[in-house]
Amino acid sequence: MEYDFKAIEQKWQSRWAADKVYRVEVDKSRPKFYVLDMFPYPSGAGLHVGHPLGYIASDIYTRYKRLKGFNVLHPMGYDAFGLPAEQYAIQTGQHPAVTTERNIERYREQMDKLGFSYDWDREIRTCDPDYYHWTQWAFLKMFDSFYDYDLQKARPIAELVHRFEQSGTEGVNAACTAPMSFTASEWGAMDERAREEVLQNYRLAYRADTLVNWCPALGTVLANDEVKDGLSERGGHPVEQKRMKQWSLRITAYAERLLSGLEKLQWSESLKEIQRNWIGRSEGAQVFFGIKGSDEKLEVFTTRPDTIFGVTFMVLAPEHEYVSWLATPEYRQAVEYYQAQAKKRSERERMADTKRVSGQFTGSYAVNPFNGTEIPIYISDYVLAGYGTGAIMAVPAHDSRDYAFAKHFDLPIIPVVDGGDLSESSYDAKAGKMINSDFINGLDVKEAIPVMFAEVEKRGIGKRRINYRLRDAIFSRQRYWGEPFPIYYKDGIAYPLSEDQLPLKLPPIEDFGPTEQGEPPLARVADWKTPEGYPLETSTMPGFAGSSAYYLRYMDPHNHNALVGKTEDEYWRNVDLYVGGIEHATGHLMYSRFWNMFLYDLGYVCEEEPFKKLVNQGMIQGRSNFVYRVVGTNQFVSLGLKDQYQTQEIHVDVNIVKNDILDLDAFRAWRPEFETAEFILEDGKYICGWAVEKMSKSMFNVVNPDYIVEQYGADTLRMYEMFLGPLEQSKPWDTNGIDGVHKFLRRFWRLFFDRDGRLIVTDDKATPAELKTLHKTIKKVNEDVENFSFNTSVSAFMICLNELSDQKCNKREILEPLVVLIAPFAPHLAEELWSQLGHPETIFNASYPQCDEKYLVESEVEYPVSFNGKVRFKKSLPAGLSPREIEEAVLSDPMTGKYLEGKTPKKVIVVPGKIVNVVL
RNA sequence: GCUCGGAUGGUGGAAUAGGUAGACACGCGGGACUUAAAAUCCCGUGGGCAGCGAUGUCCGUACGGGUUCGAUUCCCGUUCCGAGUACCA
Repeated sequence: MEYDFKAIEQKWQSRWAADKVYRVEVDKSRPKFYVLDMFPYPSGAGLHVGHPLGYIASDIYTRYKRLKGFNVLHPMGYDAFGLPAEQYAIQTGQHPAVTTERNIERYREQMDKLGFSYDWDREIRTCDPDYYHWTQWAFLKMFDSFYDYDLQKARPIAELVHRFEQSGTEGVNAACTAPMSFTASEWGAMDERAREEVLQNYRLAYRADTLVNWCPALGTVLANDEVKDGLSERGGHPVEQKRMKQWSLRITAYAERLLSGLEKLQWSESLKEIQRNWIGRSEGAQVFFGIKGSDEKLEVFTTRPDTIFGVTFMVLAPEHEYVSWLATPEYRQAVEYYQAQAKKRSERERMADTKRVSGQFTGSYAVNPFNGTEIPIYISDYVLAGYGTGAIMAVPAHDSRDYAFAKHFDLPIIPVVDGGDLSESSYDAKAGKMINSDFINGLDVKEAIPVMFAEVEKRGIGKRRINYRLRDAIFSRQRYWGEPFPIYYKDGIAYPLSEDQLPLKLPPIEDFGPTEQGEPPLARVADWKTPEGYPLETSTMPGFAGSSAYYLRYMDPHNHNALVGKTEDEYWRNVDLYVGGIEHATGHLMYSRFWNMFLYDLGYVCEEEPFKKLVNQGMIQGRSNFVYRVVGTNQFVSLGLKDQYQTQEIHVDVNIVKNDILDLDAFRAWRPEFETAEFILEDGKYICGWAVEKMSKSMFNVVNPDYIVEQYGADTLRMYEMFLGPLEQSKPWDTNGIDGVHKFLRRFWRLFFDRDGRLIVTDDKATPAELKTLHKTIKKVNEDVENFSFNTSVSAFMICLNELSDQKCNKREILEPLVVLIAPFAPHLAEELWSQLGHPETIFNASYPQCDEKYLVESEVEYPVSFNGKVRFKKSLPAGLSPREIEEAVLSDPMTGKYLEGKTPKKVIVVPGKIVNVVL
C-alpha cells in the first residue's frame, strides 16, 4: 500500500474537527503560549500558494510547543471591514456583508485543507457587531481620556476637568493639539460648547480641523500609512492635502513609549528600525525670533542651534497662520498668489519636483535673538506646515535645502562651521570648529550644540524640545463598510453614546456610493439618529480600528461584559509569537501597540506590549515563464535560439510548463490565437525563459494551493513551503522542486509498511549507529524549530531518512520518536502512523523527543590535516584525545613527514574535533 | 539623498565565537528493473588542467585591498540588487 495522502488527510482533518482536538481553555496547571497569525483580509481572489507560508510556520511552532507541554492558544479570524469589499459593492451593487461572507467561506475551506490546528471556536470577525462592540468601546474610552505627560500615562478626562476647575491650565502637562492657557475662573465662565472645544484639544480620540490626506477617487480621507508616494495604497489614486474636520487618535502622545518600548521586544532589527524612523524622534530646540515692527515672536524648531549666527533668512510654510499679516501690502498679492499655487499642487506633484526651488518674500523681517540682525522672511513649500512649528531659521551654509534656496534668491551665505567648500554645496556635516559665531567661536560643533541649548534657555528665548515625525492617526473614513462611531451631535457638539448603547450597529443600506454632496453613505440613512432624535456621526472607522486589539478578544471571544475577562487576560497575557508580513510595520503594528498601551494605562490589560516576539515571513514571489514569438508571425522560438530572431517576449501560464519545457499541445489549446502556433525547437524541446516576479494573474504565474494539495497533499505542501528557504526571506515559488519533498514522505511511509500495506516495524533493539542518527536528528530539529529555521529541519529529516534507509532500519525504538518529531511538519501523516503503531490517542498528546547526547559520542574522529592552512590529508584518531595527544599523533604520522620536507614546524594548531593545522 | 538588509554551482539553498565551501533538494547526464511507460533504485554532477584509471593539481562564496597559519565568515573601500523613508529643519 502506497502513501495515500488523500485518504489520510481527509480522515484526520474530519476527526480533529469532530473531536475538537485543538480547543484550548485556561489551564493554570500548564504554562501558556500564545501563537498568533496576522488575520487575513478575505479578498475575493482567494489564497495563492504564498499566503499560507506564515500560517504553516506558526502551525508548526504551535504543534511543537504543544508537544513540549505548553497550553497553546492558536486562533484565527478575519479582518473583514475595509475598502476593497466596499469598492466591489459600489461596482456590483452586492452588499459587502454578502461578498465578505462568501470570501470567508472560501478562505476557511482553503485553510482547512492545510491541516491547521486553530481553535475555531474562538474565531472572530471584525464586522461582527459582537466584536466591534469592543472596538467602539475602546474608542469611547479614548474619547474619555487624556494623556498626562507627568505620569506618562492616559487618565480619565474627568481628572483634567477637575484640575481645570481647581487651577485652570496651571501645572497641567498633557498631550494636546495646540497649547492652551486659561485660569480656573475663565474655565468656569465658559459655556458647554467652549468647554467641549477645550477638551477636544486634549482627548485621546478627538475631532479637529486638521490637514488630512484626501483621496477624491475613493471619496475618503486616509491615514499616513495608507498613502505611498502620494498615491492611495488601495487602488493607487492621487491623494491631496486638505483641511477637514476629522476624528483622530492622539498616538503622538505615546511617541516616546512606542520608541523606547521597542528595546524590550524580540523583533527583527530591521522592523524596529522602520518603526524608529516612522516615529522620527529628533532632539532640538524651539527658538523664538523677534519680528521687526511687531510684538509677536516667530517660533522655529532647530536641531542645529550652533548655526544660529549663520541664519540669513527665515522660511514659513505657505499655510503658516502668520503669513496673512506678515505679508506687507507691497507683497500681499504675490504672497497670496504663491499660497494659492501651493494649495493647488497635489502631494504627488510636490514630491515629483523637490528639486525645483520656489518661494516668495513676504516683505517682513525677523530679528535674530543673538545678534539682532534683521533677516528677511520668505514663504516656501519646502517648509512643511505639519512638522515642528511650520517655520524654520535658514542656514544656507550648512543645510542643502536652505543653500539651494539662497542660491536661487541670491541671499547671503555665511559659513559658521569651518571645513567645508561652499562654492558648490552646503557643508551639512556635524564636524568642525565654529567660526563667525561670537562666543562659541573655536568650539567643535559637538561641543557647541549643548552650549547653545543651554544658552537659549538661559536667555529665555526658547526651550529644548523633542520633536517627532509621527502624526496623529486620522480615524474617520467617509465610507460605509466600517465600524460606526458611537457619537451623536447636539447643537454641533459631539457626545458619546453610553456604554449600554453599544454595539451601535451598522444599518443596512442599498446604495454604497458617496452622496452628491460628497457626504458618507450613512448620511443617506434617514433614521441614523439616536432614540432622542439626535444625528449620529456618519463617517465610519478605518480598517486598522478592528485589527488593533483583536489578539485580546481571542483570549475571551464570547465575553459579553468586557473586551477580555480578567482571568483570561492574566493567564494568556500577550502574544508570545506573532507571525505576519512586514508591510504592517508602520500601520497595524504601530496602532496595536498604541491601543494596547492605552488599555494598559487604564488597567484593562496587564501587559504594556502586545507582541513579545515577532517573525516576518518573506513574500513568496512568482516564477514566470516566457515564450518568444518571432515578430509579425505565429512562430515561437526556443530560448537558446531566440537571439537569431527579432522576438517578442510573452508570459505563458506556468501550469503548462514543466522544468521550463513547454507543453506544446497545451500551449496551442491555451488560447485561440495560439491554435496555429509553430515552434522552432532545440533538441526537440521548446525551452521557456523565466523570471522572478510578483505572483499575479496578469503574469500567469499564480499557483493555487488547492491544486498542490490535490496533487501532492497538504503535508507535502507544508514541508515544501518550509524547505523553500529561510522563513524571513523572499523567495520564488517553483512547483518543480516539490517532487523532492513528496518523494521524501513516500519513502518515509515505506519505512513502516511493505508493498501490501503490512506494518513492518519490529521491536528489535536499535544499533548504536541507528540511535546516533535518531538523536542527531532530534537535536538538530529541536534547535532549528526554536530558531525558526524550518528549511534546515526539513533537510535534517531527509538526511535522517537517507541514513536509516542505508541501515535498512525499521525498528520501533527509532521510528516511533521520529514520528513525533515530524508531527508538527506533517501532522496528518504522523497521526496516521501513530495510530497504526497502536496508539489510540492523538499524537499531539505525546511528548516531544529529547536528544540524549550519550548516543552522539564519536568513537573516531577524522581530522583534516593542513599545512599553512591548506588541507593535505586526513587522519583518523580515537575520540576524546587531548589537543596535545592529537598533535603528537599527527606529527608522528609518516604523511606529515612528507609534507614537512625536513623542516621543523613553527607551531601546531589543534581545534579539537575539527582540524589540525601545521604552521611551517 | 538618508537608513537598513543582501550578493555562494544551471536553480532553491547549507555551512559563520574564523577551521575540509557547496549539506539537503531540484534540474541535468548515465545505468538497473520493465514489452513499454509511470513508479522505484543505483552512480555522476562548481570550473580548468594532467591521467585509460584510481587520482593529482590549480582556480573558485559580487569586485579590490587588509588582518590571520588559515577568511563565505572579521575590518576598509567599490559595484550591483532589494526594502523602508522622503523637502522632518
